[in-house]
Amino acid sequence: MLEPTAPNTEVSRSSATIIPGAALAVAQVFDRAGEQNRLDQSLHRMGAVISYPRQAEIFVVNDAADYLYRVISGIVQTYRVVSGRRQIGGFYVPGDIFGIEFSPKRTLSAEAVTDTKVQILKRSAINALAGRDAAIARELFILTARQLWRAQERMLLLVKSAQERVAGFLIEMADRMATCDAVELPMSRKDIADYLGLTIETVSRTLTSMQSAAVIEMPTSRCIVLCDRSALKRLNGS
Amino acid sequence: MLEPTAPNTEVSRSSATIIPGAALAVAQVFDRAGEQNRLDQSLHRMGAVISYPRQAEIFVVNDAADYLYRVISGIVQTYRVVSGRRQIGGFYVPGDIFGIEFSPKRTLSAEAVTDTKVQILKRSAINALAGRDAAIARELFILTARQLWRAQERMLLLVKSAQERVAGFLIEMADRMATCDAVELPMSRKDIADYLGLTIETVSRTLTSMQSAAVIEMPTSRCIVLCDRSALKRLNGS
DNA sequence: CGATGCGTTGATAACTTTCAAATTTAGTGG
DNA sequence: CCACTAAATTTGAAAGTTATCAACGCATCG
Repeated sequence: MLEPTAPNTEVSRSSATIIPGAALAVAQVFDRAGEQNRLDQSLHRMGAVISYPRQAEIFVVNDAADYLYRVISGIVQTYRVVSGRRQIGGFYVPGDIFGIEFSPKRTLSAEAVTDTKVQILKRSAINALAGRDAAIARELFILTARQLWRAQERMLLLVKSAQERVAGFLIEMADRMATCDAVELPMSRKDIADYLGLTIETVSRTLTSMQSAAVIEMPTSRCIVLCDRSALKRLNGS
Repeated sequence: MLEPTAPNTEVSRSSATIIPGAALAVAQVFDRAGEQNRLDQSLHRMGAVISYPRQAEIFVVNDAADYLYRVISGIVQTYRVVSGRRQIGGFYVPGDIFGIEFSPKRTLSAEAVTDTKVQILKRSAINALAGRDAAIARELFILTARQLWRAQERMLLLVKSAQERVAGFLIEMADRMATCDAVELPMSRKDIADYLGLTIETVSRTLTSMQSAAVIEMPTSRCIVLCDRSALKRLNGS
């Protein structure tokens, strides 16, 4: 696994390139709206930035969970392989923080889906910071609560039919990454299938049938246009 | 929905009956082991205790999420109904805390599976406490991280076969509630099915076939004896 | 004793996976 | 830039798994 002292490390001073999406989203829904985000402020000046090429391993199961990571650019996925099957823990887009663990060791692996830059944040430093500053500790809690909420949403997704899962996936991705109605999927069909607990064939067939039903269009296999969001939400079953 | 001022409310002074299972478990795996749990200490003197009869509603979706709850006795489940299907968010046993939300409104409902006593904890009070005391805020974070971890484990469960899910469920319940190898299930087949994203028939058939394979025994439908844990773990696929 | 709720069992239908092959896309070296 | 090769995606047919519909057994409770 790459260490923070790897040659491609560079100290983060150019905070202009850091997209504070996650923190902003939290601020939107939580308690005091005007309150600026102390955690986010602190993180900006905290960690080094590491670049990973496509498919590079960021950490693997059982590594020491000594760092949090914040995505600066690119896409990261966490995953776990159990008895041959790979389950994706989640996808992380710029602004998202990943690597939060309950235990001192990694329970998931993480890899770069595309070329990616991440900022690394020493867990001990964050803990120390949180110990001194209650506001930061509280924000750390909110951040985790948000990921918990997302995990719960996904549990609901995983018990549905293939069509509902794919529809839900497209809606989620559109919400998180889309500029308009077109979603540029950075991940392969295999990644999607593993995320949804389906096979690549089922994902492919479902997308094809949605295209036939004029709910989506696929100019290329990685680009999906959401023609009829209300139909998608109906398919999603909520 | 029942309010904390309901007639069956009683102030919690008899802290001897409160089982700090969740907090202890956290302490076991987290950083400094000797450190006593400030959150837990504070909670003991914080909230009133409410009793709910079997199947009573504790809160429902869209209620204001103004309280955290700590189970004192009995079993609670959170759930959500979406397009006819009910998905169980989780089961909570004595010592567990539930009702953590990212948003100010409930995204899940909660009901008592058995006759239950819960301690209620005002969210604003906890927030205030966390704002003053970084140690408490940090423990709140750890608590949430733990639930996140559990949610992730369950996502892995939900993509498996029926047999693997049921095996995983039995192992989880045995770990959380069993005195020895016998698990007294407090919930119905329907609850189990909704938790695992299966039907009651599939759950029933799977349990029957496990009994035929001498992996478990069922003296009654609610009591399950784990005869062969290693076989269960094999069926669980990990 | 009959009603009711819960759990089990059986038969069939629907859905998803698996295996196989065709087709498209992307990557590489000339 | 093109051609070639490898990888990714789509499509088809058959097999396997789970859901659905229906009936039955069993215990509890008035």
